[in-house]
Amino acid sequence: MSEQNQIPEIFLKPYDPSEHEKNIYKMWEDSGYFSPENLPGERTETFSIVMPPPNANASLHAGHALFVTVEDIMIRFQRMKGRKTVWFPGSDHAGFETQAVYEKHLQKQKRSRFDMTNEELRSEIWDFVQENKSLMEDQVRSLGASCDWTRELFTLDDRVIKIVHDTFKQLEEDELLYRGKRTVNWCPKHQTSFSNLEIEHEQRTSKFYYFQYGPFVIGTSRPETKFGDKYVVMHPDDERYAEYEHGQKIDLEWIHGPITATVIKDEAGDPEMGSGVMTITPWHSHIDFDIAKRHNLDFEQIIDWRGKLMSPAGEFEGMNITDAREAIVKKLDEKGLLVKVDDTYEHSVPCCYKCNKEIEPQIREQWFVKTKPLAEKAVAAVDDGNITFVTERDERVFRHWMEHIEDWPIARQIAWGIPIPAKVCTECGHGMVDLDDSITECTTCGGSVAQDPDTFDTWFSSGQWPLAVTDFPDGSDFTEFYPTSVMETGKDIIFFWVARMIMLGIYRTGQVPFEKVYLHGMVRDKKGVKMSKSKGNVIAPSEIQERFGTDALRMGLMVNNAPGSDMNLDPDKVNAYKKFANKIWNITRFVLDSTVNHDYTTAPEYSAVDQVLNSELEAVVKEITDLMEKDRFDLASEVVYHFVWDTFASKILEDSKVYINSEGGGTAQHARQRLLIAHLVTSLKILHPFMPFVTETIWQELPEEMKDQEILMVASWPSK
RNA sequence: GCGCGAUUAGCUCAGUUGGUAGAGCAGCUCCUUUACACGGAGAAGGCCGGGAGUUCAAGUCUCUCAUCGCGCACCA
Repeated sequence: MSEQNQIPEIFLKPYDPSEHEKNIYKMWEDSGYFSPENLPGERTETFSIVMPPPNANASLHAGHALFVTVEDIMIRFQRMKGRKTVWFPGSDHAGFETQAVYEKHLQKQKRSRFDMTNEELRSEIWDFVQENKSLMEDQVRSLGASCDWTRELFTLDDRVIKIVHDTFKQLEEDELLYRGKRTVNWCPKHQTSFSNLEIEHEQRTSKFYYFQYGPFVIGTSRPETKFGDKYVVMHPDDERYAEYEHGQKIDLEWIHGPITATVIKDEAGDPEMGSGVMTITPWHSHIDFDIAKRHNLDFEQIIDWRGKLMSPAGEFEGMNITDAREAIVKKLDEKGLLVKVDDTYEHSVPCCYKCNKEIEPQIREQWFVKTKPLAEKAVAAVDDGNITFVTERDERVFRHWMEHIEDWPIARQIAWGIPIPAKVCTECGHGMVDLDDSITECTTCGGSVAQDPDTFDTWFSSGQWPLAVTDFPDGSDFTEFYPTSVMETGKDIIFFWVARMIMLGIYRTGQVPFEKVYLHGMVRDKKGVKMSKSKGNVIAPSEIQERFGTDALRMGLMVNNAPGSDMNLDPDKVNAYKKFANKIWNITRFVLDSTVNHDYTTAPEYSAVDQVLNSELEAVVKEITDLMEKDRFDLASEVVYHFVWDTFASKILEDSKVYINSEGGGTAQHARQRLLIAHLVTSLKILHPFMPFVTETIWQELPEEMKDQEILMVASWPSK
């Protein structure tokens, strides 16, 4: 036996992922095949995915590992199928998220962002993000992502800002943008407003107070807002209060002495609730705001932006909300106005999703996007089949939200984001979009103007991400790859991101941004508990990769993980696929060992048994291909696993030993060798999207005669 | 309040159009036979949450009840 006919030495010891993964990735990246223009062969049909850009502020978590796995499987499959594939990577400045992370850093240094100018803060965060960005990119690489790094984009790159600014301007021209004094969800800690999506509702039991308010008894859970309450509201049909007229003035004794209250009859008053009578605080309540608008009532701010009581509170001015509450109740009690206290009142309280502190509704002049016209077109796109959802459930969820959508406040009072290109009149408050910094006086009143200090909601710019990465409107990628093929992301951001991309994509281009939506579920720990730092059950992908290898992690995340359903990441399961990687390794060793002298030039003469095995192989390939086409990677990966282990290794390989070991060779042995080679090559190919590293490592060691391409990543998907 | 999902082996979960119940882990009995002990052979384990219905046939479809979970909205 000559030297070059022996099997490669690396197969003499078990597969060690850490020895090969980095080199293999480098080979792929150096090959240029991540870029569509470099792919071998004639490719006409395109397949493109826009990567959900990971936050550039932290390490990857298990959710990232899942999306990289799913998208990489899609891309590798389509690449092998002969499509012109491109996967656009990116990184996200993640506005408020990143700023919140950075504020914690500042806190540790006993500093505060409120002592800094926006420019200083922005510059520090920029440096912080640049560091973490490359860390994040390396982790994406380590997961095997075959994305095109030459096309990488950061969400604060000029190209993105240009598109976002143009959209902003166009919305103004189309009268889909307005600046209005409206109730916003204000976080007193973070000093910014949020959209409804960014707040959480927490169930709490608190005290519900009943106070004598002239002839009425009013109920409230928030006595501290009641100083300015001079309107008393009831349902027009409430018989108990039929004697009172709408607009009637009533003199009564209140917190700071006698006041005159006005009766308002409004259908928002719920006769079933409390006494059926309430007073309203239009500045600090969505509902009250609406009532006040309907009846043209006065607005008065009671609580300041920091959550402290203001001058209407009299002697309570400057107190924070919780302290003031008890004090006010005490005073009303002393005045004999406290009727009773119900301390079993259950209600949900809006909280900041980040700090969990209570959200204080405030009126603030803000930019809003009118979303209804945009939403209608988005729903129409789904109706027309221009966008399909992989699961029906997601489509229903999407439709439901779209049909109940509200206008979108797009300004945030934070530094880390794209500044809003607008001027605001210092006298009348009028806002004007100003892309080229040319407006010097108010277009309404002629007053002086100032730069709007706010930045865009991250999701406003993220919503235009597919446009940015494809370089809308004139880029060649836009022409070639827009609409992209699939949007794959977490189901938790279907409203935040997916819905906004659809709306804004259609708005700017007239076309949907992607044809299909695949939403994955959440990754939880092995017991099914949501991972969180405070619970200490976070599983870092990098740790799993080190222990079991990236391929094993990918399989562990993929097998039996149905689209859209949550999954539990169990290290034991991942370990099973580590063993599987080694199994393939040893299958290869056996096949190479059994075919060292194989004559590739002679056509095999297959026996009847061989032919059955070959057709079974074809059938499995077909089954897997069909599942892949239907995005059922969870099932496809399981089928591959069982085919390779239970059929190929346990049966075919074992049965082959008698042929392989027989003396003298002959046509039966030759045919059997060819059959093993075909099975090996096909197995590596159909496994490649799921386990790219081990399959490519093996591929690089195979004799040239077995391969149709030097690199497995661009080899052709098996077919008849 | 509106909507959605789950309930299958001891544990964590699959089961694509209805056609003899599957995986990983744990556990049991053998096997250190030259591809692999990161292995092999074999066995065990499930009235597929309860009830009703459609069907020749239901884990799979319909209804209902129970328990758990999630989303959205509202809350004086």
